[in-house]
Amino acid sequence: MTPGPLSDRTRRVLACLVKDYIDSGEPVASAALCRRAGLGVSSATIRNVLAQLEDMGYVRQPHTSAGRVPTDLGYRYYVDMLLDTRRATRDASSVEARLREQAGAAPLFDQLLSSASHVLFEFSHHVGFAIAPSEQHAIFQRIEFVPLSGSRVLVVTVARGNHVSQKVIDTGEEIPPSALSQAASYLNAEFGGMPLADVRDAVIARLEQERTLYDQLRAIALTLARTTLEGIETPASVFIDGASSLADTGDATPVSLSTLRTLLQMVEEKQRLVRLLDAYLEGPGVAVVIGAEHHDPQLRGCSLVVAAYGDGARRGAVGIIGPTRMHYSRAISVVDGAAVAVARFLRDEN
Amino acid sequence: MTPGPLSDRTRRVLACLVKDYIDSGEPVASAALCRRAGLGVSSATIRNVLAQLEDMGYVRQPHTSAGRVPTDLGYRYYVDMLLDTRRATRDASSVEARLREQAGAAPLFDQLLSSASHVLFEFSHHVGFAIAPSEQHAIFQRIEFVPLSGSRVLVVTVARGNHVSQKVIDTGEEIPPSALSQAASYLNAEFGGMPLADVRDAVIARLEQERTLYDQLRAIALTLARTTLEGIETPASVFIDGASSLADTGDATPVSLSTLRTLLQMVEEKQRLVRLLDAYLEGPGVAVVIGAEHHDPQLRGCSLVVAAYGDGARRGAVGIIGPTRMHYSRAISVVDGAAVAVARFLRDEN
DNA sequence: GTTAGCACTCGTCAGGTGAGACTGCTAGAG
DNA sequence: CTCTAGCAGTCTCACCTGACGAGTGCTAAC
Repeated sequence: MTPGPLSDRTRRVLACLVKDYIDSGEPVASAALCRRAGLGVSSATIRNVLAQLEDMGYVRQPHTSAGRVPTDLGYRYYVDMLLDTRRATRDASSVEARLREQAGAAPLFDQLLSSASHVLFEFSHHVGFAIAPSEQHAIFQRIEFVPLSGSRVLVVTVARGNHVSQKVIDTGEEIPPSALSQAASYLNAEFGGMPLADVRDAVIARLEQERTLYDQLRAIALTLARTTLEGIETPASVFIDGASSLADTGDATPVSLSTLRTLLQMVEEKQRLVRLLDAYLEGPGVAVVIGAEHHDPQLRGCSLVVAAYGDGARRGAVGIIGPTRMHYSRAISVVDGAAVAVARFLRDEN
Repeated sequence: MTPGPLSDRTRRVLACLVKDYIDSGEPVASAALCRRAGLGVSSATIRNVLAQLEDMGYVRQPHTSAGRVPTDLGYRYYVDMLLDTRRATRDASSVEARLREQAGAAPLFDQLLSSASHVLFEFSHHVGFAIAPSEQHAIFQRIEFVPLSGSRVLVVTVARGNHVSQKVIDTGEEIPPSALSQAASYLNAEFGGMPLADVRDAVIARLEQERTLYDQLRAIALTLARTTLEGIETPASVFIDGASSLADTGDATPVSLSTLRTLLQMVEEKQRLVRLLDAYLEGPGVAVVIGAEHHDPQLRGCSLVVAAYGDGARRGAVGIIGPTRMHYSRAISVVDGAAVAVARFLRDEN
């Protein structure tokens, strides 16, 4: 019951048990630990230690005469230990190399994130994802209007870091191409270099200020810009790869069918993932959410390893989702590596 | 053994059996058919009929003292029957209404297809998909160049039917924005209204013809156009929705885990789906591929209902994928409805 | 505090049994 | 010649059983 500090031996037994279980997927017996753990004590002593650990809630027995299996709390202890030791030894290099290879020399930001999710999947064999920062704080570089049929216009916005986004708006009346391109030039000259949210506010302010706009061109440009920037808070694009790993039939079903369903739904309705992460992403570095620690009861039974990249208001996230029984050590270093690589890319591009 | 024409009674028994099995998912007994089929004969007679049907390969018994289950051949017979009767009674209206509601009044082509896959999923509760026609035959309407950082340029191409596609190219040297927009104007004026493949050929021809281009602007424009149109054969965008339905735990596992994996992989590596369909899509109307009729052995155990839309060279497809035990009648009318709706949209937009 | 040894518990597996579900067959009726 | 009633046969499923083995908890001795 007492969650007090564990003795060194107890810690080592727990760590070894978790590691063994992650590798084998089968309850770990005291005899096996005795052999593997390398501290010179007999299985009987280990059994006493295990009984303690069970009292404290770190391990449990599937049934009376089975070995021990880590609980979520046990995983948590193990992971915290890892996070402490790992902090120094980042081996991001191979992840970063693969990411550069995958994404090409100078990709669009979306391509980079898509590649990141793919690389995370490749390295971890679990579902990998990458989430873009909210567009609000992106630095406006350029806008372009492409006329479509009727009164519709395709708006292409480019922000720093090759962050391209597009949107279709309906202008109500047909605007000649020449007017569109002049409007674009005006906006590019006027607002280039500002954060998108500020551009939006500035546009609205000007429209308010000068009720009657004598300059027809400026009126068109500002109105177009306002419509374009209206929905700027909402999206945050999400990239996911490796959903097929959920059906991996390695040994037994790694996650329950209902959990699988929830995850697949998340793959489709990507914004759910964003909402999920908002709750967990605070500090820097890698965060791990294990099994029952999830708020959503459907997600107990799977773990989330996630790291934020970028700074201040312009933060995104990369990570992986897999069964609670995953190779945390590898997962953590891979996710960490990916976050560092994406952050570096952002810095270099600016 | 003889696949000869079935007697009216035999047909009705088979149809009733398939329908019952699709509804219940359990082997159908002679007594149940006797009750449901409504032809005034006893279960013993039904049993004789069933023995015949089994000889001919339309049904089988999971084990000696179980009811009958349709084979793929049985489903095939049932579906062919449906296709015959259904041809007249298209009730596309509700599908089309939902599609218009979902996609909005005048969507981009991609949005339309994305909505179509979603609506197919909604109506059938199976995986819905929509595939765009190859870009080659799209009618070129407009091109626009947006400068990115360094020597990279974002190219936005608009084809008829609000078919927008984009691509990043590296020009090697930085080109000033004004030159880019002039190049775009030149290309728009010169090639508007031609099929993209023809535009590509024309561009290449001109570059060949006039080795030394005195007009700097034309040189830039043509070179940009060539690079842009290089990879025009490859893509064919694919939209898929409802993968989570694969994990539906309605009754037992509807598809095997390995089939599920194959399908999930197909969801990720979408081009596989395109290759799959190329083999089946020939005539007009709805095509159904059932279980073992698939070439890919991994896909036995699931069925594909698909219909082409559009005409001639400019054909795409919509459809659904689900377990062999699916509501074919509904599936067929829904897929048919979606194909008709998408085709109508294409026609209206042109 | 540690260890050896032993009794005990519990899940798993193979084998066996009874009930229930349907069929195939056969003999007889229409 | 077609249909039907009835019955024996066969198979699955659920349940129980006992032997086995894995692994523990406990205790007494070091």
